[in-house]
Amino acid sequence: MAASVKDVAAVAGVSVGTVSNVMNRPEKVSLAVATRVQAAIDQLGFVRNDAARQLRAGRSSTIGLVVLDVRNPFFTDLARGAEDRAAADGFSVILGNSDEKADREATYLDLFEVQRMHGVLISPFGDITDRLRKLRDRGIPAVLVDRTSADDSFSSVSVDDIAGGALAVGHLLAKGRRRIAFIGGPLEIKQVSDRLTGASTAVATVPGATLEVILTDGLSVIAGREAGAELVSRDPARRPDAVFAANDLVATGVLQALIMQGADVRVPEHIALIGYDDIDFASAAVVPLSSVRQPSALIGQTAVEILLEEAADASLAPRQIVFQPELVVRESSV
Amino acid sequence: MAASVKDVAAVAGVSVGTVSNVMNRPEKVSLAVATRVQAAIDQLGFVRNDAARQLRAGRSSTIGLVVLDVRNPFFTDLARGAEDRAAADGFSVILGNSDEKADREATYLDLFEVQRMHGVLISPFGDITDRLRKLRDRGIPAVLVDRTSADDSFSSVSVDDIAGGALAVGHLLAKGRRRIAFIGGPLEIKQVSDRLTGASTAVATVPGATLEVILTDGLSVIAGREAGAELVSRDPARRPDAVFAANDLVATGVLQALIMQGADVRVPEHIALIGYDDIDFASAAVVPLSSVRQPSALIGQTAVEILLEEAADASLAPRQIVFQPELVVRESSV
DNA sequence: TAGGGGTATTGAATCGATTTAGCCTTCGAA
DNA sequence: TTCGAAGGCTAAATCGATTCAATACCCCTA
Repeated sequence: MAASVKDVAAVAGVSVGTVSNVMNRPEKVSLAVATRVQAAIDQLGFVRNDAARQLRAGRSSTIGLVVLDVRNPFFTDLARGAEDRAAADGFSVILGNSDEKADREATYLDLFEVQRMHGVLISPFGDITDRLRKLRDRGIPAVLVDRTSADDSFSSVSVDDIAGGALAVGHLLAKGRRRIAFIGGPLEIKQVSDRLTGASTAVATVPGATLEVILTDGLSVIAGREAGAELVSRDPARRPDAVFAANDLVATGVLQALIMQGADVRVPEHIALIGYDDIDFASAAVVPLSSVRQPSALIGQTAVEILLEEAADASLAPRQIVFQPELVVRESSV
Repeated sequence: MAASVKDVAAVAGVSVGTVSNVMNRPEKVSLAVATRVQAAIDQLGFVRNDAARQLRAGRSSTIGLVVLDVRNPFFTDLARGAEDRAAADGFSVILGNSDEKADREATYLDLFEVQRMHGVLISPFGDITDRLRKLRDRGIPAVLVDRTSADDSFSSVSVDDIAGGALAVGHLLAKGRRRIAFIGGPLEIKQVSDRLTGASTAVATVPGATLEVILTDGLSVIAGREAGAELVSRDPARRPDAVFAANDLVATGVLQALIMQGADVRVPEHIALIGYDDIDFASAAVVPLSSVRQPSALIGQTAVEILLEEAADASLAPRQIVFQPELVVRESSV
């Protein structure tokens, strides 16, 4: 049905090898022949069959990316960075959403294995180094994103959440705040505990500054609103003068509670507020929300770069890249 | 490097054809041989090379899905529905995000074409029926999702936005509201104009009910807040008693403006509010937001079903499936 | 004019799984 | 005992692009 190189070769009056050369090594072909072949390609509407190409090449020119949550702008920006970097070298990226489910993650890795992907980028859920090792044995390298490898056996590109926590709280302290509250949880999430660790170290550098930890059982708007409502219900003297929320969803909930009709708390006058992740909603909140932004696209680009190098030379030693987050100051903490 | 059927056959002491039969038509193989082959597969860690399989089969067993915005829960839910339905028949779905950009959309379609996808699901940006026709000529069927085909030359699965608008406003009217305001825009977006059309027809059925149209230049929180602020600034007698926002982002903005500190408007007592799409934030708003939900997963499932049928029989006539949206009543419109 | 050094092109082998035609056994029926 | 059928398996062809050794051709020089 569809035209193949053989058909193109017949129409152009050349051999199939030449058709292939026109497409892949044009410098080896005379101009006259190249134009003749190109004309045949256009005339027949020839489109390469990637399965055949891949079979011969031994592996795909596609990179698989598995993220924990496609709805999260952090990951979509990361994906965009990865796609752009990959496209520059003629590679495609296909996106899988594990949705923090082990079986979905496994399904994607299986798919990537039968497809003989050029490599895999993954923000892992749970411990999958054994699985990734199997992939690597088959010649498919893997790079972790947004998380470091437990034993450094794989390259990773992540962000320093401890520094991010310190950055956020350092900013609040610099604005003169002294009674800081950290709202978030559970601490089993490494990102959360790292951010708290950073917050603690920042507070420790300023004499007289205190850090109150208000744990939530998740990182949702509702959880934030409950914590915020508790603050509102307190004697004003016992309220913190600044809140560092573990992410922007929690911060949004806190903000809702603080400025709801009837609450006599003003942001940032009475309580300064800063979140984490810089999601779209952060700037669209009633009081635009300060936040900590991660260089998502850069993470994706860098991860692809490392992946391509490892795909080209399997003997390279794993590298751990850690980027620094960036402070985004808006009205909520001025 | 990696084991192939040939290696498996050698270890099991059978021919390659038998190995293939064990995997694909186990009923044609004796139990003794099947177990021996399976043992060899396990021992060698054999994993099928999909490129070879695909080359032979003539097409992939993967379905491509291109959506306008992966961050939008509507599309991720749709994707989930599509994946589940496809998996039931042994197909995989790979997800592309066009982000409402024609070049990204085209890139994905090119990729799907060289990969000889089994079929394509797409929420199109702009008019791409010619491009899809080319794909179909190559044996790759396409089904439109969330949008109907201009000339009915392709199957489509969508939601009745006119009915959705009527549903939302009908609900407000049933609650006794009479001065309805529609907030949203631009009307060039078909979904927006359809929802407005539905709203108008609903209002027309109730004597004395009026519909005020407040156009915005986009469907963002900010746009909603500006429109909401304008309502707050009005003489209370001139305010509507209910607002139908074109989507939940706009509704969220309106809500922010109405209940901000200092505003003397209560929701839903003074102004009832309903949005559209039922995004996560809708239920997490300060006042949980009523909304109109689309059967996203069902759309994805149905689209895959139609696609598989068309892939099996290219002569099938295109079908247009239209689902009805569903009302989700929360506090904002009680 | 023969030989040498390029360059352009060809044609066959190759990748790995599937499929089909056909071979060999076995078993039941005539 | 023989024939036929059915079941179980093998061997070879096939899909389409790439690659590489071999060939053809051209131009220049000795």
